[in-house]
Amino acid sequence: MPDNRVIAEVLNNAPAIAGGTERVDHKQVVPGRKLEDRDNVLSNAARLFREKGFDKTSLKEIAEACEMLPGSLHYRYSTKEALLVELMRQGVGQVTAEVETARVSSDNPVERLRLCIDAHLRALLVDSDTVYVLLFEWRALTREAREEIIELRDRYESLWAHILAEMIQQGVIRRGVDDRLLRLIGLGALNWVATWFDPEGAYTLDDISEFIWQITLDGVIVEGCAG
Amino acid sequence: MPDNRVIAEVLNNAPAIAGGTERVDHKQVVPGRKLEDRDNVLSNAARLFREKGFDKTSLKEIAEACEMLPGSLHYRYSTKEALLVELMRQGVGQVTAEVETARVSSDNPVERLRLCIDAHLRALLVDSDTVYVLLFEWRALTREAREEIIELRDRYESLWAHILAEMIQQGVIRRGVDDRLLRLIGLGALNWVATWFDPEGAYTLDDISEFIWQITLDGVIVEGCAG
DNA sequence: CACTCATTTGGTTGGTCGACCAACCAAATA
DNA sequence: TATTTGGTTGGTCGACCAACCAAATGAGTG
Repeated sequence: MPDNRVIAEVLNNAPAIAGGTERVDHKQVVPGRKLEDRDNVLSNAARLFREKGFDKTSLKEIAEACEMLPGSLHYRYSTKEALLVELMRQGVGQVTAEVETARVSSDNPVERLRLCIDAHLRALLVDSDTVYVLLFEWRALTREAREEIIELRDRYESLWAHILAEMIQQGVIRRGVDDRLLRLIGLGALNWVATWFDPEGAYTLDDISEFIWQITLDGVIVEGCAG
Repeated sequence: MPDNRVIAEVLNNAPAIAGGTERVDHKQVVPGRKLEDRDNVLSNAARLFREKGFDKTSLKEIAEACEMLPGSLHYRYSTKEALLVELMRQGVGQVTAEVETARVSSDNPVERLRLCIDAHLRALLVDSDTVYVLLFEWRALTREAREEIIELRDRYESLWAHILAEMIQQGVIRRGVDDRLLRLIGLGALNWVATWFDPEGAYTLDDISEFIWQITLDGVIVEGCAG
């Protein structure tokens, strides 16, 4: 993340604030800071939306967090919803990128599934707040915007559908397992983790990932105990 | 179904007077009709909260749905939040009652787990909208009210902790399975179903219940394929 | 019939928020 | 030096809503 900021800085030819040759202090220094701010606005908004919810977060608060005035925010995102939509686009992009990367990083179908589960969890729990907002604030969208985001989400889920279909074809998934239900239930189990996960808590991301993987392999009931 | 409602009512009885100026307790004055009206307000509110979200639903709309004026609503629930809290109390009561009933209806620990999974799903998917609102609108609560609801939710989850602990003790759950993680992940998988379930859709409640049960028994990966 | 108290009515009030804009400015460009 | 571009400022405006209340209603009781 800090790397990105440096890159953005370079791309903008932004003058480094070093040395004493520049006029010191006071706000409106660093004028050409486009890209950095764009990221900054979205991540600040994501954090606030996650903490307080979309409706309970005012544009004024977001602007304050970004150290700008409400009017400046309006210049960039004409409506509050446009800001949310952009946020969600970024969220889908992030999780898609993580899982896609995981998918192509192994030839073994079983290993691949494990990596993808891990990737989804990572995007959801450590990457940022955008994926969380994507999952839990879709109701704030109007019908139109919602359809766009659902389209993007469906594209992401079709990535999973692909992964699972391949495993079924190769016979590594138990016969008779409905792939669509598996996708829905599986992603559900993963997504819900975001509601209780605590980075400082008793379970690390790897603990959770490993636990889910054990269930995927063997379930939880001792053989021969089935009623 | 009506039986469960009575049980829920009983379970909720304890903290009813906590508010002091609380007007929700109408004693036995005209017992039949008052309760009916009260349910009516809560179920209408639950439906609207589920459809549009808490923040986007105005008291005027709720009043209209109940065929009364906003002032009348205010007489019953002094604040919008008080209405939501009452709703959530009822939601916890419902799901607790369903699962408790399922728990005591079988002696076989494995069969019992299956019944409880089914009960949780039923409360979540068919009983009403209150459980859905309970799960997805807790952020609308202020700190104080949230703590009360979390306390109730914890009591419900301890019911599950009991069920699972017993199974572990009896050795029907695979050794080494962390019971707390199992509860969190398991309930998560169940809860998320509420986000996509469609009563008119391809999968019935029984389909879903059965599917989850199969995974619980055996996982999804064919034996010997583990990477 | 009169009394009373729970409940409803219909409307006000104070406050917040999203959207919008005209003036402004600093750097880039020509 | 003159003009354009990209972005900020600070404030206004209309809409809406939760909370509140004084007066009216009406059902049960003595």
